[in-house]
Order: sequence, then C-alpha cells, then structure tokens
Amino acid sequence: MFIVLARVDSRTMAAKISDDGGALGIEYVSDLAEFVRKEEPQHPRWVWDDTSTWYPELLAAGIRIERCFDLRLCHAILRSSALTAESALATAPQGVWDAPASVVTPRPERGAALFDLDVDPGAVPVLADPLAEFTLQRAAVAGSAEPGRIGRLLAAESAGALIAAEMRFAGLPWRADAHDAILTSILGSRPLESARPQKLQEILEIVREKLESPDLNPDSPADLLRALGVAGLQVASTRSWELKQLKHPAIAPLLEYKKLARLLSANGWHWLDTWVVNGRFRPDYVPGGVVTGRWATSGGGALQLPKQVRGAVIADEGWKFVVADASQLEPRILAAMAGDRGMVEAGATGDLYAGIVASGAVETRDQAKIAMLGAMYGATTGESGRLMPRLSQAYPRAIAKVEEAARAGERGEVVTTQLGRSSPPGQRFEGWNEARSEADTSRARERSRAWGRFTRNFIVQGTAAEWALCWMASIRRRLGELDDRWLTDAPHLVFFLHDEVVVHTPAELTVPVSVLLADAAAEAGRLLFGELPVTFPLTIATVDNYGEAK
DNA sequence: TGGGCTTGCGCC
DNA sequence: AAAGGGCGCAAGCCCA
Repeated sequence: MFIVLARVDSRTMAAKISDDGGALGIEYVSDLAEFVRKEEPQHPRWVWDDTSTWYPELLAAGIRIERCFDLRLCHAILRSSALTAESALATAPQGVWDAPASVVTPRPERGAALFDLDVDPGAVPVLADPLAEFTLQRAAVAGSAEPGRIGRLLAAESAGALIAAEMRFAGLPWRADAHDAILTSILGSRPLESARPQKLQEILEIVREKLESPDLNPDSPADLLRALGVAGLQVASTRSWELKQLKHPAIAPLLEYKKLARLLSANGWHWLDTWVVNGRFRPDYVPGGVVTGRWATSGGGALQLPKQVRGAVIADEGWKFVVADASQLEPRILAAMAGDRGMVEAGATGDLYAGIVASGAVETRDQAKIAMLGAMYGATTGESGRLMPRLSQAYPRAIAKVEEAARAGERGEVVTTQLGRSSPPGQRFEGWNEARSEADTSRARERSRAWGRFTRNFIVQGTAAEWALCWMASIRRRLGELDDRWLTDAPHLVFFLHDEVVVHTPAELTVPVSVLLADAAAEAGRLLFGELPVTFPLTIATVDNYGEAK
C-alpha cells in the first residue's frame, strides 16, 4: 500500500492507494505524527513531495518510517533518464517539480483537482499535486523498457533521503573540548577576536622576514605573488604544489603557514562555534545534490572534514564507532559494469591494485592506482597517460567502457549509469565551420573533450553512488532488524562519505554491526550486478574516535 | 555595505 | 610529480 501525503491550506490530507494503483480512500489528518504511528505497522510506502520537509517532524515526535517515495528526487531522475525518455513525465514542459527543493511545496488553489484519482497520465500537473505526480511517475516506470532497474534506483534514492534526515537528527558525536585541544596544539591557544593564533603569527613573521616583505598578507594570492616576484621567484600561481617546486628559504615556512591558515579558517574555533551544538555536528545532507547522484551537503563542509580534526569525533561513553569503507570502489564498479572478467578477478583477492600488478599489466601498486585513476578521469598526459595503453591491453572491456562513455559525451550524447541515472544533455561541439578561426575550433574541441571527461567519469561515479545508496539502505534495514530500540538508542548511521559509513553503536554490538556492514555490501553488489561474481570488500575498524580509523 | 567572482584547498 | 572527474567553503577582490 502507498499513502500519499499532501498539505492543503495548512491541513494535511492522506490518500491510500493499493499496490495496483487503485484508490482506497482519502482523509484529512489532524495529527500527522499520530496518523503515521497508527499506519506504519501496515508497512505502507509513504509518498510525499520532499522528505526533508516531512520526516524531521516525525523524527522529532519519536517516529521512524520504513519506506518512502520522495517525489521530487524521483522526478529529477525520471525527467532525464534515458530509460524513461518517452514517458509523459519526461516529455512534458518544465514544471514545479523541476524547481529547486525549496520551491516544490504544494499550494494548489482551493477546489483544484487535487486527489482527482482519474488523472490522465498524459496530463501535465500545473500545481504541485503529489497524487497526480505520483501517477505520472508510476506510469513512467511501468512504461520503461527496464522497470526493475529504474525502480530500484528510485527506491534507493528515496531510502537515501530517509537516511539523510535520520543522520541529521542523530548528529555526529563531536567533542568540542577535544577539537579545541587539537587546534591549540597545532595553532596555539584561541586568540581574542580576529587576531592570529600564536603559532600562526610566529610562522607568518618568519615568512615575512625571509621574503623581506614586512607587510605581506599570504592569504592574498595577489599580494603573495608580488612578494615572491620581488624575491626572484617566478610562479604562475600560489598553489602549494607549485610552490613546492621552488628552492628558497621562505618556501618551507610559507607552506606551513598555508596549512595552518587553512585549518584555522575551514575548521577552526569559528567552525566549532557554528556547527557543533550540544556535542553533535548536524550537517544538512542533500541527497541527489550532485548531478552524478552523489550527495552534497550544505553547511559545515561535512564531506570535506580534514583528517586533522577527526580526532574530535569521539563515541559516547559505552559506545563505539564502526567505520567501514569500500576498498577501491570505483575501479570495482567499472569492472562490474563492463563485465570485465579479468579486472573482476584481479579484485577477487581483496586488493584490486595488487591484482593488477600480479596480472603483469604494470610493475607497481602505485602505477596500478595511477593508471586506474587516469582511466576513470580521462588523463592524457603524465605517467597516468603513459600507462593507459598497457591497462587497455590487459583489460580491454573495462577501458573500452569508459572510452565509449567519453566518445559519447564528445558527440553530445547522454550516458547512463547501471541503474538508469542519465547525464545532463550535452551540446554538439563540432558545429564549427570554416568562417571560424583556428582558435575557436580548438576551443570547441577542448570543450568537447572536457565534456567527454565528464561523461567518462559520470558512469563510474554515478554507479558507485548507486552502489553506496543500496549499501546504506541495506545497512539501515539490517540495523533495524538487529535492534528494535529507538534510533539513537540502537546502533545507527551517523556519517556517510561517498564510499564510507560510520555507525555509532553500543560497545557490545560492534561485532554484529561489522558483520551486517559486510553483508549489506554484498547485497548492494547483487542489486546492481545480479549474480556477477564481483566482490566489494570493506575495510572495517572499530574505534573510539574517528581519527583512529585509516 | 553587499553581491558575485576568483583563488586555493579540503574530501572522495 | 601535479595531468584528468565530482563537490563546498572561506578569503580576497572588484564593482555597484
């Protein structure tokens, strides 16, 4: 059963729909939390416009749900998926469901056809009517050549939305005192106002002295470039890797200054005051926030937490973290997508890069890693570019897969992930004619190649994101089966980073949690690739603080 | 003073 | 050693 929820004139309506799409009844809901609590034991799939506007209030009321269907996220997938390109949904003009999250709030006019169950799937909803949209989406999936594939993606995406809300609700344990101690040991104690901390100030004085530039502000690239020039150091930019090439007594302290200044500005005391409240860091996760299907976050830079400060992520008394990351996820995804038996076998032992070396394709593990990264990102020069032909010879199917994706992008075509997320439409770059200059032509060619690098990476990054969603959905379900206590009283997910999860768990449950994480990884592999014998090994660590992992 | 752009760097 | 994919954020800088 589905229960479609909608807010109409500040009231909440619920429509029950059977699995075959038949209407079972409509009612007004006066107390949402009470209603959901009463219906949830029937295991309905809750259908709503936007999980982030419905679920937090339920969690605050102490209610979790098992399944949902997030119409806004699913609309975005169906709108551009090659698997549903012919659907009424995809061929309709842009509407409210294509707008950014904050705009998709159903405010139908009084007397509008909200909950009209005889919606014509070909009709375009003028208003954000969730029932009409749900009907359109069901029709799009049913009419797809591979309804199971796209259906799995929509389910995974929606499960991700629930997990994002739950992780924000639970928060990542964060000890302000430990964070302060880390900052103090690296930067010196917290300064008053906006002064530089002592150690940063000391290094700054050394840099100024060595560059004979007493007023230098290294935080200003222009100012720094000028000072370096005066000292006879010619560089095109002030990036660290470029400065590292230079031999000059000012360089070492300058690089040190940059490192400390970065820590201070990105994750210093100001960050701590802003983002850590009552011992928890609560970033705003944005499922589907990246075109490839990866999550984004807003606020606090949760996906960029530097290793330096992870020591402040400390489990509660009597609790532990189980940290799991999928080893070499993207190359394994590529091997599986391409059905490249050789590369799948190279990964069977647990270390894919070692397996590539063992096959004789390259000499060292480092080379294997660089070559694989180059294949997935589209490197053309350097060591990575030079290793490509050898990789291509050893693993023709895997490399052909990414090469085809790149060529398709260069031609302006759309590429699609394993479960059916498609890349944004490209342009045709070769539409130049002889009236255009040589420079224009070469610019067009470079843009075309750049788009090809994007589509090349899209299929791998996007399919890896699908794997991660399936993994997390399975983890969430298995955690619920392991322990039926309330979310934050039982083992629960507290962090996610593309190919890595952190579970906060009572110390006595670390073993079953570790087992479940590995089982979930295997299940994710089957969901994407069926019975293809591809393995997704995990590196699992049980720790008291996140800094100890890896 | 505030918005938008660029630069640089953290994560995968 | 620094090429190649995806992000978010802070600071400087420029301009209205």
